[in-house]
Amino acid sequence: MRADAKRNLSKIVEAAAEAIAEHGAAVPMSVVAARAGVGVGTLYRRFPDRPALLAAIGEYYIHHLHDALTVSSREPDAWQALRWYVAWVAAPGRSALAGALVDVPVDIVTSHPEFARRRTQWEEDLATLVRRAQAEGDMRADVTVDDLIALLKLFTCSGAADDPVRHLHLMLDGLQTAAATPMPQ
Amino acid sequence: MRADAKRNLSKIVEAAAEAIAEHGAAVPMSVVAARAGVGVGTLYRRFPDRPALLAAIGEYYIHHLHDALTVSSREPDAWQALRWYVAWVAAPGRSALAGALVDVPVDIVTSHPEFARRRTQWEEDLATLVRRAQAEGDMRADVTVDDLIALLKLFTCSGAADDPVRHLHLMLDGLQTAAATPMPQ
DNA sequence: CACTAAGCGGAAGAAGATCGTCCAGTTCGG
DNA sequence: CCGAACTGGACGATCTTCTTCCGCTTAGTG
Repeated sequence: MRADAKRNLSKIVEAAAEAIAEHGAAVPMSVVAARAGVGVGTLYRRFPDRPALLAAIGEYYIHHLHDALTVSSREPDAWQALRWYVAWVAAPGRSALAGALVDVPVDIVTSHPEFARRRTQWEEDLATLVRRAQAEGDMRADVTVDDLIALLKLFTCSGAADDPVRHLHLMLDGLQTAAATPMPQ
Repeated sequence: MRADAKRNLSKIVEAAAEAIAEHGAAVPMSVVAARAGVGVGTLYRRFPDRPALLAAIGEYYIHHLHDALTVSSREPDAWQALRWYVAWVAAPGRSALAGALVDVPVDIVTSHPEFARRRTQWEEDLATLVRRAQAEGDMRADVTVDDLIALLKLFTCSGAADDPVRHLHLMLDGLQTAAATPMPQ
């Protein structure tokens, strides 16, 4: 592979992640190409179609998500760790990327076992952190890791909130032990 | 206006509200027509274009939103009233409609003063209810009506949550006085 | 009942967006 | 310096939705 081709490839991966984070997984290929500073032809030579691009970005960036979780899990206070991690994931410019990784189509997942393995590991580690926070008495016991992921996904739809960080923390407050209120009905 | 035409008009209004609630304000006109059981020609005869349809639905349905608020405001406990009302607004099949009403384009609003008046009144009444809940000590004082609306809007993006009612209540718990946690940084 | 005008449905063409291909021209690297 | 590798972006295909139009249907009147 020629040096310039290699350079363009990494520019494309970078740009695709940014573009997906900004516009969601359905971002036009031409936007990705423009952002990378290459023509669409170059983009299509590396990734024959959109699924191939999504799969590549997914494999590449699920690491980031998982690594950050591993780092924040070292914090002794599990609730603080969770709070920090959730804020990190839902930060502007990252939430849509994370959402896209969670929602990668099934056919792509099945054809990329390494991606599937990493993502499962990520979900399990997040569940472990949730259980720790609950065991330490800071997080209400009636909330599951699925609730957490569902609430996080709310923040991935663009244009929803002016101040996502503020609203994210308001939401997190609802998951604390002190906040527990019986569900009506 | 002929009797059958009148019948079709109300079927269209009904269907449009449902379709917008389900698919958002950008729902194809053909979907609205199909749902109403009429041809697209009939739809376009009543409403020359999409803005006309949105404006009509907006004028018609902002009443519902406001009336329900008026009713629930009679509840002596403001926090309970708010909780009830928010759950009502965000119920499946209604949240997207409410979101669409909040997000009606500016040009439509300016050309429909009656709609604008009603919507402003709705926002003011909601703010009053929030202030009451805060005065009664049930709702944290650092939350504004804009926060509430922003959080509600999160639920309007389709497919976000499997169990919106559950997640809505988790979120509401974060707005209680007991839940207040200092924002980081 | 018969007639007419209002109303109807949906085919069809316009408009816009994105996809994915292709090739003439450029650049790398031996 | 040469050829193979690579590039950009114009272009035709395809898909989606909008909107118009017109031949047929039907309500409602006399």
